[in-house]
Amino acid sequence: MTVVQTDAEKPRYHHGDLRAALLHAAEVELEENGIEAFSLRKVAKRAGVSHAAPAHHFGDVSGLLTALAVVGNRRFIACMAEAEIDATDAEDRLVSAGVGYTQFATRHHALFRLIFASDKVDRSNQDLIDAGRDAFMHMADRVHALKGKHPMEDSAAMMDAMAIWSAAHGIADLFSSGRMIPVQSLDPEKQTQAIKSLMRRSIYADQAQSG
Amino acid sequence: MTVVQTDAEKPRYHHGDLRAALLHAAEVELEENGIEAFSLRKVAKRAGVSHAAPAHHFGDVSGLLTALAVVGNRRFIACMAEAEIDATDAEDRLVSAGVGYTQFATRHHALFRLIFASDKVDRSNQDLIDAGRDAFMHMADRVHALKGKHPMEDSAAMMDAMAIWSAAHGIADLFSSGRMIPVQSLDPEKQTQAIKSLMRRSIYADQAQSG
DNA sequence: TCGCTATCTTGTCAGCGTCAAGTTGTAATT
DNA sequence: AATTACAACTTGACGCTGACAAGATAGCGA
Repeated sequence: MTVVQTDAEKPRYHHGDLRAALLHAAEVELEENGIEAFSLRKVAKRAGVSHAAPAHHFGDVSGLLTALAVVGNRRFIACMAEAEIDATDAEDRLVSAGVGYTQFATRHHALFRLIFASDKVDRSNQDLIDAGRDAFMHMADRVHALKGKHPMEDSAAMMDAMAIWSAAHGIADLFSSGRMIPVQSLDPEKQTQAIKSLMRRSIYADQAQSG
Repeated sequence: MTVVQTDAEKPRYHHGDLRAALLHAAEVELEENGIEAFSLRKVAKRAGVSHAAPAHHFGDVSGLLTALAVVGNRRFIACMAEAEIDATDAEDRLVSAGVGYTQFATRHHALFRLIFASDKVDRSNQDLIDAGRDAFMHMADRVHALKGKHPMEDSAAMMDAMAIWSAAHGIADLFSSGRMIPVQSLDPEKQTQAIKSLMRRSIYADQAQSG
């Protein structure tokens, strides 16, 4: 007969699910301290294990951060999807994806930088490559729905996707690092409208272009 | 009567222009090792001084990197200006500025990340704020020349500037981190054409927009 | 010529990532 | 039920890091 007890009750030599606990602790540490003050030992301390425990599950700091970037990418996609739920048509869905892109960059800024601008993650990791492609595919599918052609099958649609992705990424990066002052000085409601307006430009830009 | 001798001939206790030498060494270190492997002690060793010498001129690592970000911003502006020299009209000048933006991000990737995505620089530093504004003003002036209204004096022109800046920044960031595969698989000549095409979209996007 | 002070060195500290070796728990085998 | 093998985790050590304190040096004004 076993006694019911939560995992956190008494520290055990074998944690049970240390890998997940370390990933969670790492994410909290990342959000609190930023990527450049990130430390394996602080993560271990937060998870209540010895300083060398993470090595067993992730090898080194790059392994942990790479794994975190993979789950971060999933959260990123979910953030775009959540922003789209009230969208009424294909255009609105793509515009809202850009808003979600920016929201993720702003609310999870360290994670955003980890995914897009950190040397500490292993870019050759297959899981990370797949996760990054999933994120791109999310936008590509929205472009497909709007333009009728899928970027992966039509080069013009791919250029559309590149333009829209670049715009969304630029907006997200500049906004989340506090550089888009003329927009960020507006009240929240108008900020979203401004971001949507910027996104719409990138979507229909091909119609205005001469060559 | 003083004897002519180069600075590098014999090591002296007082360097003469250690501040500049450290900045140069820091830039080389940054380009070689990336921002996250950057080390004050390696910079000092490269400049041929003791490990604590940089502290006197820059305080701490943040001080050195902030100063480096300031000179990097000047180089950034110069890179845009250089890309514009063959431009024939206002449109071409703005498009070429975007190309220069991307070239800087690609050729000086660590410096680009230092300027736009590093926690290690002091964002409240006035010199850095001024340098960042100079870089924005460079693009804003090009927008003024093309649209007839200056972003700082006209809110519609400011939205134009935001859209164009976001596009340029997004292109530069994605391209320089190797993420814009459909473009980067082209030969160099066509890469530039593709970037110009993406830039032109952002410039004339306002004409296509409904609301 | 004599200090004064900015400049640079040396020494030290705690924190860091990583490796090696030891300890503990678990599960499979007999 | 005892043994064995292995996975999970700890402990200790190493060199490297940024920062600080204290000492050495040199240029410069009085």
